[in-house]
Amino acid sequence: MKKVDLADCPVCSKLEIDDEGAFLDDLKCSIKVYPKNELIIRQGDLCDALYLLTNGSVKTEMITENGNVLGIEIIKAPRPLAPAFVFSENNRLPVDVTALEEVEIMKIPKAEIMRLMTTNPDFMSSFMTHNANRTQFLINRLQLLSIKTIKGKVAHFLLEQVIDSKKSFSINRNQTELADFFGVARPSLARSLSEMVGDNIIAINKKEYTVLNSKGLRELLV
Amino acid sequence: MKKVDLADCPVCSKLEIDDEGAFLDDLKCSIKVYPKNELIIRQGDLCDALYLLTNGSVKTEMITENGNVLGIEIIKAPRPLAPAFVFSENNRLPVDVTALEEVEIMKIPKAEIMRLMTTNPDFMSSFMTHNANRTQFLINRLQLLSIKTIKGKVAHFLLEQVIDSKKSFSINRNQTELADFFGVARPSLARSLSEMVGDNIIAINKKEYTVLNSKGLRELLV
DNA sequence: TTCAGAGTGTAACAACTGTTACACTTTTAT
DNA sequence: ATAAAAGTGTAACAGTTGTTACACTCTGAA
Repeated sequence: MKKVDLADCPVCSKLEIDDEGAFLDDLKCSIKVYPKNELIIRQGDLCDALYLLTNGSVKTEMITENGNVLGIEIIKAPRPLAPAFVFSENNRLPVDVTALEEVEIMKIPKAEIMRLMTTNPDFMSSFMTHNANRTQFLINRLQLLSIKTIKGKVAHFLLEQVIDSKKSFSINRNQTELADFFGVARPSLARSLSEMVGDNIIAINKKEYTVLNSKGLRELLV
Repeated sequence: MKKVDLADCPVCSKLEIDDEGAFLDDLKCSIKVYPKNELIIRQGDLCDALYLLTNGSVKTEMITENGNVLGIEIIKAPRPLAPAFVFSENNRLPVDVTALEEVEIMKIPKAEIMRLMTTNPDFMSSFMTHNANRTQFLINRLQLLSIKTIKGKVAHFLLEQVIDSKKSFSINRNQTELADFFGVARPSLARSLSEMVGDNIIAINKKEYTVLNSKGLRELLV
């Protein structure tokens, strides 16, 4: 497991940690390691601390009432997990968190977070910004789910990945996970994808996706 | 327009305002009144301040890329509007906000919010809690949208309204707005509703909904 | 009161998606 | 290297939803 620098963490970067060891001692936090595929957090668990993913990567997903799985996101260290819920009134986590590889998680008590927030305005500010970005992410997720056709969802998703006109990129989800992410059935997604390939709108090679006809893609949104 | 007490506001209640007039002067905020049906905030507008709904009620909705409307929520004063986005990196508001009646909105500059956050831990705490609750709301919205059948969505929604075994309640949305809320077409929703009424699972009288067979409702979730 | 507009019920049809099933390929673990 | 597991492509069919269209009811304003 490679060492991750806390300075890269969106909420911890402003902590100006001179001596990370001393800081961590001071913080009264605990660190725990989970093996690959372990269920780290269960939907409904109480959230009385901030979970900081310090090493590895995890996926979060919701189990809906009808038993279906809705993939939410894939998180890479260093980043906090569901930071907003430390402060919620019903502080139960709404998602399952599963280790995608061996991961290390730091648990910081709520009281410590409160202390950091009040004593360190920079920490507070970046914590707020991070939460705001998470909200934006959820809104975007909402928008994706509200698109009614599968091809529309795929188009929305792929167009989002096109950065600086780079038409090729790799998606770190297999087809089953992608179907969960879109909230659709796997064979239905496969059908839509293969039709889009047949229409020369996109090309797929394993997890490498290429946009061949972005005008055509955009038309699928309508 | 009836007077609303800021003490009822989820984020302002902890401000311990002795003299509201003096407090507001001090806060360097501005107040604006909008007539019924006015579009107060446009999707994509920059958000450089905290908008506080001090009187009246508004609805928020997203216009999706395919031109469809996705209803998000109905907000009654006093409550902040999209508080999270003041701190986001891309601080553009993702929703349209429309006045449902004559409303009064207080605009508090970001700098003032920062000042309140750092000087008033109680304010900060309730601000955080409120944001967390909003996140929970969005997650719930996500869950609703991920349900694949319309009857399932209706069941989820109605079962949520059953509080303390009260099987009757009124929904403050008409059928068109409800369809937008679920992200489905209006005639499709009407069909599903009328089938559920025909099966004696629910009864509808104008905006008054009654759950007749909650076991049957729950089965629609599966 | 009356009329215009908004909201609702419903139908027929097309389009899309889910389900189930199975063969095939790729990856992973031993 | 090999078997087991995971992932993918595809087909047929049923089921659900969207679209469009129109008649009807209700509401609020003049």
